[in-house]
Amino acid sequence: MELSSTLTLEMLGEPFLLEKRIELLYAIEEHGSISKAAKAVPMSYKSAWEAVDAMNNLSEQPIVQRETGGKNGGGTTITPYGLKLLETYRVLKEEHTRFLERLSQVTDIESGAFKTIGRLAMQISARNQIQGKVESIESGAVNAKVSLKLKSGNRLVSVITKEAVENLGLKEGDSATAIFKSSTVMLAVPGEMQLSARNSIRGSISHITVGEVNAEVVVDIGHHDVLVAVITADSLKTLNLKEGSNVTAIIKSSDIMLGR
Amino acid sequence: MELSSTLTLEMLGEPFLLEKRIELLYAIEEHGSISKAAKAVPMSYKSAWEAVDAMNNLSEQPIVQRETGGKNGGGTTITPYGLKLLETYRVLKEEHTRFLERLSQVTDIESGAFKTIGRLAMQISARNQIQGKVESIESGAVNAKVSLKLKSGNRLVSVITKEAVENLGLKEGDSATAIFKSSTVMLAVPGEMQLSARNSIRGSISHITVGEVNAEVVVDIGHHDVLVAVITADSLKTLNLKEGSNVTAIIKSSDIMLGR
DNA sequence: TACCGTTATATCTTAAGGTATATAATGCTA
DNA sequence: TAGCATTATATACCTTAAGATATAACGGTA
Repeated sequence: MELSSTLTLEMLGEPFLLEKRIELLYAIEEHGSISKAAKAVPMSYKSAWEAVDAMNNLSEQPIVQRETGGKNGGGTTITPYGLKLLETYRVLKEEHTRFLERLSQVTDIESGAFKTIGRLAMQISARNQIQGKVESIESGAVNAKVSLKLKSGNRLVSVITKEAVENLGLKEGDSATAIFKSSTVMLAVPGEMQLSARNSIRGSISHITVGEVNAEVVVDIGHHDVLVAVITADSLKTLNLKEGSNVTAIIKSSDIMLGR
Repeated sequence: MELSSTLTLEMLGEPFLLEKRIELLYAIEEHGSISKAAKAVPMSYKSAWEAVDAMNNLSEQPIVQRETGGKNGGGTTITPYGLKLLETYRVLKEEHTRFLERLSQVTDIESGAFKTIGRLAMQISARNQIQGKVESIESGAVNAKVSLKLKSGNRLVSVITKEAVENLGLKEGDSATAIFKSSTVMLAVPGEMQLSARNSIRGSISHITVGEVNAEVVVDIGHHDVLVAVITADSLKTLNLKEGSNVTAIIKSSDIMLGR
């Protein structure tokens, strides 16, 4: 038994962007004409034309621009607004697909019971959510040490219970997300003493927001990976941190949760 | 612009359980006959019958039992297996609906950009995920103190950054989930000294799993809410904890993340 | 055996969608 | 400027699938 689902954007209760229409729009973008696009999808010219017409009528701004006659007899192009909508749909669809995959993995479809605790669709308050690939898993008696390789090349080691690893079904090579609160990130300037904490990642400060007591420091660790640390305003002074400074971010491995 | 989506279970590539059919099945359960159910939904008798037939043919075990002729002219009842499937669908549907709500909340539909960091569909390694209602939010300069009232009546206070509160769009009265690692839960026996930690919840131990170094203790705090703590096997002995013992679970408010 | 309420099946109706083809628009070319 | 080429636009007709309605089959009851 398998799960399947469609995703459609509605406008005033009318279906507006659905799977088939998206396909059509992409084909129009590629071929520059409704008739060619209809052939490519494939669908009848009539339905293609009606779909395009319906979309243009429902939308505030036109999605496609149609020209009849002219150089090559005319043609149809997608407006920038239309392209933006396509991108929106793509993003939503991707997230939706991910959700369905996860949902069917997590559900025992015969009984309807969730194999996992907790909800699936959740936003989490933690500012630091960094994706990586599972490099190794060392299982102890109760805990497991999971090493995550980030796309920036850095490694993050997380210690979670063995049971959690099983619950998530984590294997080497899987992609997973390291999750930790910004208040668990400590900052040090290079050249200081060694710490017992396993995770120390070098980067440069890209932004600092100073409050009365605490300061929020954004550390760029390369390849668009970013860490956020909240430290006391005092420490900020003591360490003499400024935007552009090189720092080492330190996170205790037991402070890192994993998600997938 | 609105998001909408259907959820259908497929069997061998064929649509098997879809929205309409689920409705029909519930109506059959209520009325005990296909014809009455068809009227109630409403749909034509033919499509109702065909739907039932298709489902029975696709399924390994029959979903409905049909009797023609007899006492009241016959009738149709749903088998226990069918009822289980209905329950499965209900659970999946609920999760799916939640996801869509969250997705449309979180997406700026004009630009397709996510207003939030991180994925939406994620399982998290943390064993402790407890739902509650936001009772109060006290915003400081950088951090915010969010008080969550659990259905067991207990309160959990979480300290997260003000920005995270805004990101989640948390307001008083919202339901939210407290998330924390089992290793951040400390246990104490009643009558000990006061601690600075804001969160202390009384409960009784419902299960203990002892490892070589660590032990996992499951604490029932009432109303089906459960906490999991991982403590050292030594502490277990020192505190003389057994199944059934009354304990106080202590969690630092800064160790609690929030999700919604 | 006549009757009843139901499942099961057959026949008819309707609406949606597809195919095909005609028409309109426009720049290009001779 | 008169076709010409090419595409959008519109319409007529056909096909098919879904839906509605009518009818048969069934098995118990009175």
